[in-house]
Amino acid sequence: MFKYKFPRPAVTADVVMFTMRADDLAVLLIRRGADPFEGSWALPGGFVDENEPLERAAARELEEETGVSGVPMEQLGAFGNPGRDPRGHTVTVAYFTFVLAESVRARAGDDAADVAWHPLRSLPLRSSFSPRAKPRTRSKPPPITLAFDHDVIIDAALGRLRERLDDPLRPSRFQLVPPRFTLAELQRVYEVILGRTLDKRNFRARLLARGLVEPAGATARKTGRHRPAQLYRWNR
Amino acid sequence: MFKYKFPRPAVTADVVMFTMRADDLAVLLIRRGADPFEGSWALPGGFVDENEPLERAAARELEEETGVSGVPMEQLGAFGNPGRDPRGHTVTVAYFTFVLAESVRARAGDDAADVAWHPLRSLPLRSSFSPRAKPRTRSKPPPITLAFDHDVIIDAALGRLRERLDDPLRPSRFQLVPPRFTLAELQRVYEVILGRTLDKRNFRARLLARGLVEPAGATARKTGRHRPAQLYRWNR
DNA sequence: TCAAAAGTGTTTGCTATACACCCATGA
DNA sequence: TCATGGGTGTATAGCAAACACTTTTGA
Repeated sequence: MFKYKFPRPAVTADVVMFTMRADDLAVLLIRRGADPFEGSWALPGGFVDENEPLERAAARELEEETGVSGVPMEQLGAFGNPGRDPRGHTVTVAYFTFVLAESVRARAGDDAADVAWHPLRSLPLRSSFSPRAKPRTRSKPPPITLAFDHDVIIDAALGRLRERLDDPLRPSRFQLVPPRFTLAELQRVYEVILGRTLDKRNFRARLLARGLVEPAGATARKTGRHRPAQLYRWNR
Repeated sequence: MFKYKFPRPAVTADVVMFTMRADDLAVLLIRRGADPFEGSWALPGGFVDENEPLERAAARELEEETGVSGVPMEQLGAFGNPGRDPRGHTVTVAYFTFVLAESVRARAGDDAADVAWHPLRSLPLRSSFSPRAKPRTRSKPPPITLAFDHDVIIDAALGRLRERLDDPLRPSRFQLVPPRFTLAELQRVYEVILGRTLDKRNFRARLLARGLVEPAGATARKTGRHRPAQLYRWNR
């Protein structure tokens, strides 16, 4: 038991981890196996330990629940509306990141009954998220319910992620693509995140004119019955 | 006494309130009259009450210590490094705002032994803050000490404030100038915050071309032995 | 008449955008 | 040979930046 003179809100850290999956922007959620919102999907996260830096708490919870570590995170902000946690006043500090889906070894554990990527289009969010001008017809997944105010947090994280990519002036801190990538791959990531199509020639011209990317050797990849694409890497 | 199964960090809310004062960017600080950092200067702020929304806590503390209320605030983020408060692990959620100095009726009270505006150039900050290309020669105030990690928070707030004004595309949420203002006044505010000079003709042309401001009647003000300036108001 | 700040246009270069066809490859 | 995605250049418009002199007023 820990005693204090004044009541204290609990403090948690949550992580919104985005990835690109099957041409959709997806976020990693865990299905809650415990008391509040049992059965609902929630962001990975949990209580901040005593004398634990906030970002470390977020990274720890992320690692415990998803196996992901070492990814750069950005703080999104604090969310502390009373009522967001039925157990009592809880302030959460949210972080967000973008990772390659392959780098995640999701594993259920602790309070998590299940871990899975969820396309944003399948989530009940306020933001009208329409990832492609030409959405590939696909059977829509059934709507799911999100725990706490995690819908609001995911919405805010999406907004910030878009801000970060709004000008492709400099490379993102996040790993949007593997170390070697085709420009078409990179463009697809931008398009899905920003929710609009980009002009292929303008996109390539900008990246090359500013020297952001450089051809990665004479290497090319063969992926279908069409011309193989040049591979690029980030410049410095 | 309040008891919890697990230790909890304390949660506070702090406010970085900027203003324009004597052609300098200034921030409002209170001199601490109580235990940790007694005698040092600190941001107005304090503990978040149970079931109190974070922004309301920030507004309440601001009102209690400065008499300012009803100003729009923006959340800067959460700061929770262990060691930032010698009393124990404390997470603070920082907000920032910009107000007209006249609107503040500063009054010492509670834990505050004194309340005063401090020019940023007199504070020990990391950011090389040089508000004017032509700094008016002025006797430098003696250096002061800041409590907690408030130097870091003020630095971050300055960065965000600058981001908000970086493109004068739309009017700020904050009250940078009185309801009626001259374009020179407005330009001076931008210059001081951004820390660089702006071209008078370009500045005016942009504001007018986009219809952000409009002349406030035929009114003019006479302030010296020179031509009086046209007054403007924000458009909508 | 002078000091002080107000006010006013044009040019130039960059950046964003729009736009359509040929190329290389494997099936 | 054909379907598929890879790859390329140019023209235009809008915006940002640089730049200097005249006007109005009160002392």
